[in-house]
Amino acid sequence: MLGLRFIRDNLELVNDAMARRGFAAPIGEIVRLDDERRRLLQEVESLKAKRNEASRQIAAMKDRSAAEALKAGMRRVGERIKALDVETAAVEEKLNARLLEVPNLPHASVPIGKDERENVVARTWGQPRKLDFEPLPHWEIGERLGIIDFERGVKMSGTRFYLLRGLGARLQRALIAWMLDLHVNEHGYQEIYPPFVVKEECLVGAAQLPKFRDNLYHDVEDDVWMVPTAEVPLTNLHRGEILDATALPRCYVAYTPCFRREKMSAGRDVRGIKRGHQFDKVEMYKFTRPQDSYHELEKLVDNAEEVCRRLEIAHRVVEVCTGDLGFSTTKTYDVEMWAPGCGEWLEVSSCSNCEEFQARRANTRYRPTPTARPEFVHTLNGSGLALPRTVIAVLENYQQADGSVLVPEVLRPYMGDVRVIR
RNA sequence: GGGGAGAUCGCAUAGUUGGUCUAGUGCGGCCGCCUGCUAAGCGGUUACAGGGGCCUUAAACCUCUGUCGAGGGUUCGAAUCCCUCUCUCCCCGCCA
Repeated sequence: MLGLRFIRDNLELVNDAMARRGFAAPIGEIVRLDDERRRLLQEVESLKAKRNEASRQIAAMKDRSAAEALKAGMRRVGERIKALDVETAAVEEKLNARLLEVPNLPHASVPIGKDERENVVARTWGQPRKLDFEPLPHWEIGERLGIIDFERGVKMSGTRFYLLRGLGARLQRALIAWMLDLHVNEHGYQEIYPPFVVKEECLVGAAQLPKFRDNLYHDVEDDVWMVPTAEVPLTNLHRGEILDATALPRCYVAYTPCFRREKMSAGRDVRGIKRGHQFDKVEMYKFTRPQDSYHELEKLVDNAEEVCRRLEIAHRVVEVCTGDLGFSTTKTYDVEMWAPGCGEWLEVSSCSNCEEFQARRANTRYRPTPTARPEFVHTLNGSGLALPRTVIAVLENYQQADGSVLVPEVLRPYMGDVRVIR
């Protein structure tokens, strides 16, 4: 969420930013509602000051009849105040609803473009693997090896569900444990095991609500929501807190399953495990001082790339253009691994700076100096990495002519030294 | 699920016959003084948000309003009285 005063004072800049996103934000309505709100506040607050003064006088009065007269007058003032309070609340509610619909401002360095076709490749690591046989897509590898079972997943849970079996399940678990260890031991993150179910205010804090309601699983009985990403609980880890500046940046990493009920278009990513209603992810998250956030973003991307490098899988980093930028983010890098079987670059991580957009919603601040007023922190998030797609990349890059799959070196200690899945 | 207790300015607490509570005190924090250094001591200060004023802007400053878990009610006036909700703790039940 953008600050109301910021919008008021930087109208042109905000309108320009929305244009770069190609987003029709209700800025005009926000300004109009804010004018209305301030007009009401001025009136009601001066009436309240008057009432408080009168109450002080009544308390001090000896003359009862004069007091009664004053009270009678204040009764009318009280009614007017009540009416204005109701009106103000209605305007503020509307204003707040509009504010929640406004996306973040793209950073000046973000390439301008309409959609993902105009994203810019920043760098590529490694050569896309050339196999001396016809590479299979992972769904064929998985089914032949009996490690991915689509049919039974659908039987139990419906379309877009699958199950992993044997060394397939083990491979995913190994990746999770290895990635967590890497980020904790070498990149300075603290591991968090968060709840997988959260209250509505957490979704609002992470800016999943109100905009992405349709994509979320919601339990109506208890009015709780299943997390679509660990970013949600992590954003709310310090909800309402004022952090100590010396403790920043705070870097967290969490493994969670992710639940998304998006109605997926038929024919798009329907094959394999690339896109499902449930998937696992290791997520990195940072709370930083404003002046550090862009530097921390670069480190975040590098941490994600390090996973790819150690798996020795070719990948590239893409700068997401203004038109493709996520709702909450000012700047995003996607990390994509090459998957020779399906012949595409797979998005395995998306690393973003949200600046104070989420911090404002979740009310997470820090004190720059011991005496300074609290300011919003900047928050960043990045996958480190998304599991099913990393599994895809491993299966397709490490497949062999005989249909077996080599286990990447770094994962073997996590796989009981199994070298080959066959 | 049943029963009981509680929620106050970073922490700990005072405040419940409604009116100098513009919420007191202690600890902690900050500023200053003192002192070879440190500690102690002394004095001051110390919540958050919003509106208005001042100003080229911001900070600072002045002023007003709101916030004593949340929402609502009674009243000229609510931390204080009434209702609803949330959360925490304890006991019982159930449970991996």
